[in-house]
This record gives sequence, C-alpha cells and structure tokens, in this order.
Amino acid sequence: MTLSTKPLSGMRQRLPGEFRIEKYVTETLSLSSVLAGFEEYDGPVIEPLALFAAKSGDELVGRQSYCFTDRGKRDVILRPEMTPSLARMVAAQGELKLPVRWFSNPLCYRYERPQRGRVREFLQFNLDILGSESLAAELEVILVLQGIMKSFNAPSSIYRIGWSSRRFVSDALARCGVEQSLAGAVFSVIDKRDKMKPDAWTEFLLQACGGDSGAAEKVIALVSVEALSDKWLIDLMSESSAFQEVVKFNELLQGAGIHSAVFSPGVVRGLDYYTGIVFELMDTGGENNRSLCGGGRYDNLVGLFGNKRISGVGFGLGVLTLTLFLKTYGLIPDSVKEAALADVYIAVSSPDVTSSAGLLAASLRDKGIRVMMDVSGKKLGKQFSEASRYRIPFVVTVGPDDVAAGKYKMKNLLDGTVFTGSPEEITTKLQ
RNA sequence: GUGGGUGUAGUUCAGUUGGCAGAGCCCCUGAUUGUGGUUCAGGUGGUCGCCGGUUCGAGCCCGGUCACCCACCCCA
Repeated sequence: MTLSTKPLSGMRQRLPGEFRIEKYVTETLSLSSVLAGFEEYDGPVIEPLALFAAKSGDELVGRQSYCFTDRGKRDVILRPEMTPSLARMVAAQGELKLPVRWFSNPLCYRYERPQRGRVREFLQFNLDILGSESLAAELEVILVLQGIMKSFNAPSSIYRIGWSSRRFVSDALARCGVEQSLAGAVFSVIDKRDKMKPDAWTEFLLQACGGDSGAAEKVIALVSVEALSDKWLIDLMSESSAFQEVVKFNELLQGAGIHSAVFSPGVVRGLDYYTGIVFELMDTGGENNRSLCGGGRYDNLVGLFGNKRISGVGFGLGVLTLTLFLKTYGLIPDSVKEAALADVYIAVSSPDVTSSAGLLAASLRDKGIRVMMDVSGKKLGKQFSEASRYRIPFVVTVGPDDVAAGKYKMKNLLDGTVFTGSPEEITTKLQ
C-alpha cells in the first residue's frame, strides 16, 4: 500500500513560500506586542480536559475538540485555545508582579470541518493583561490591536472593531423585561442578528423571549441603538453601573483616537468566560465573513485554581484569517512574497574546484553575507538560471582558472555588469 | 452534525451524441561545451479518485464509496 501524499485533513503544512508569509505575519504580531511592553510565553499543547470543560463552552469542548485518553488513563485534550492555560500559569505563580502583560503564538486544535479560513490545526495569536481591574487595560489591548493593524498598513476603512459589554447587555435585557432564565438564549439570538433575514430573526427572538412580545420589542430597540447618546437608551439604563462603564470606555476610546472602534450591542462573543467588555475585529468588506479577532474581559478564570481572584483582559487573533485578510487587500509586501534567498550565488564550473568554492562560500558567510553554493553540478548556464529563479542578485563563478589566478568574476544579474577581484575585494563589494 | 459543488499529466483546466487521452503553465534537453530572465525547436509525464453495473465499446450513462472544496453550525 502506498502512503498518501496529503497530510491529515486540516493539518498545517507549509511549503517555504507560504511559510515565509506566515512568518512575516507572526513576526509582525510579535513586534507590535514587544513595542507595547508585552513578553512572550508558551504552554503545553496537551492539557487536561477538565481545564477547558469548566469555562470554554460545551460546543468547543464537546464537539470540536481533539480529546483522548492517554496511556496514564488521563482524559486529555489538544488545546483548542490558549487562555485557560494562561490563567493557570498566572494562578500558579505567587511571586508574579501584577499586572502581567503576556503574548503567545500557540498552535491550537479544533476538530471541525475545514473551510476557507478555518482548519483543524491553527496558530492563534494571544495577548493578555492579567491583574488589572482598570478599563485602561481594555484600552491598552485595543491600542495594541490597532497598532497591529497599522503595522500591516491596513487602512481603518477596511476593518471595524465592534465592542460591547456582557454585563451591560445582561443588565439591559433585564430592564427590557427578559427573564433571567432566558437571558442566555436571547444572547445567542442577538449574536445571530447579522446572519438572518430580519423577519425570521424577529420571530426567532420572540421565541427566545418566551413569547413576550413587549420584551422582544425592547430588545430590538436595544440592538438597534447606534449611539450611546440615544435618549431611549439613557432613559432605560440611567441607573446602571454597567452602562456608566460603557459610556466611560467609549470616552476612553474616542480620547485615545481609536475611531475604528464602534459600540455594537450585538457583539456578544461565544466563549463562556467573558464577563465585561467584549470586542471583535471584522473585515468591513464581504470577502472574509468571519471575525479576525475576538476578546474581552474575564474575571473568574484564574479563580478556578484557588481563591485568588485575578481579572484579565485579552484577545485571540487567528493568524490564518488575518493572512487571508491581508491577501484580500494586497497587504503582503512583495519583498516578503518574492524574497531573495541569498545575496550571492556561487556557480561551480567543474567538480574539481568544489572545495575551493566551498572555501569561498564559507569566508563570505563569515562576513554575514548570504551565500548559496551550487550543488546541482549542472552546466553554468543552468546554474545562472537557478540563481535568477531564486532572485539572487549576484553570481560568482568558480573554475580552475579562477582558482589558479586567485581572482573571481562576479556578475550582477540586475544590470549585467561583471566585476573581477580577489575574495577580499568581492567581500568588500558585497558588504 | 446539516446542505451544495468538484474529482482527467507536477499544476490550472478543456474533453462535442458513448468511438485513438488533450491544451496552457511547470519541469527536462538542445540552439549556446565559462554566463541567467526573452525567443525558438524538441521531450518526459495519466490505473481519467476508487469499486461495481449498462454497452460491441465508458473520462462521458447508472449505483455505491472515498477524498477535497464551499457554505451552515461554531469560532480565530
């Protein structure tokens, strides 16, 4: 039986050309994080199932996870996300100086059916602040998010950061007359608003409200609110501390110049552990109908590991969805897509001088010059083709005569000129 | 888990009413035995996803199956 040439469905396999682009994306993410004083960390790929069962949500753990029993009879899971591991790491370190600002770029796993922008093994960039209760922490992570988009040269017209507050929406639903027991169902109906036809959605909402049409109408009014200055909203929420927090955060965002952030009561986020401000980053065009990034505040996650209560705020960002977004808008630089593999190619005209060519290659590399030495043994014309294909700008030819003379010819493939000189002179020329 | 689509050369895809398996690109060779991109000439490469059925004859029709893609669900 012959083995398949394909990897398992949805598993990550990158040829160099694609890997170079992914690397550009992840390195840019890291740079933006470091620029804001964040430190990188990592955690285990395999975790106890219980770590996720508590707070991540039934759908994620029950249906979309890689879980199995290991040889020690432990129920384990390939991490579907990073945040619970992060919470544990912070909970275990009594000596940590709070708040911590950490980021990571973990491979995560979800057993879902693959489609555009969604696979089973994926990189999910994470950035979090733990140990700060202040809204400044929310502001800081969104500032980093905005900085990331800037570093990719994405104009603010092509994306939108929608934000809301779980606490605010719960409070508002109660004031709209939605029973406490129905709030969860109404949450998920709100989340689907953009994906359904208005009539069908209204009907769906009415059901979720237990047939209470008065409450349903108020919920519709609530999610239709476009500005926090809306008079109906102010009347409804005047005495709500969650509303005051939302107003306050809006002022912070506006004052900090984050104009791509828009208050959207419809943003709820799927993960169960979010408790306060939540946000997501969407492509405003139609090509990528999925959020690139989602995040928010979680108050109770670290508490799972003891009586310590540490509040956190952060976001996860799909490297693959971000890459698709960047490709859609032509934001992958040509220098990344068509990077030269070396500064100079050493063409070898005869096997007799391979060692001399190697010596030259090594001495150039010692100076930090990127050198690709021919290993094909093909004739010179082919070796030049090879150099050209790799977009290498210079070719040094090594043959018996050159070795004897101690001087080599170096051709500039961009303008066709030829320079002849000793290894030292060539080094100088290339530096 | 649900629905739709596609499987033919390394790759992107044509393939007429069921009648010899095709093209572009890539790759290789040569024109040019020490100098690339362009051009020209030639060439390698296929169990038509797999199994079965109908037929004198199946890439094409029928049944099954597998794989992949897209969308839903969910989410990054």
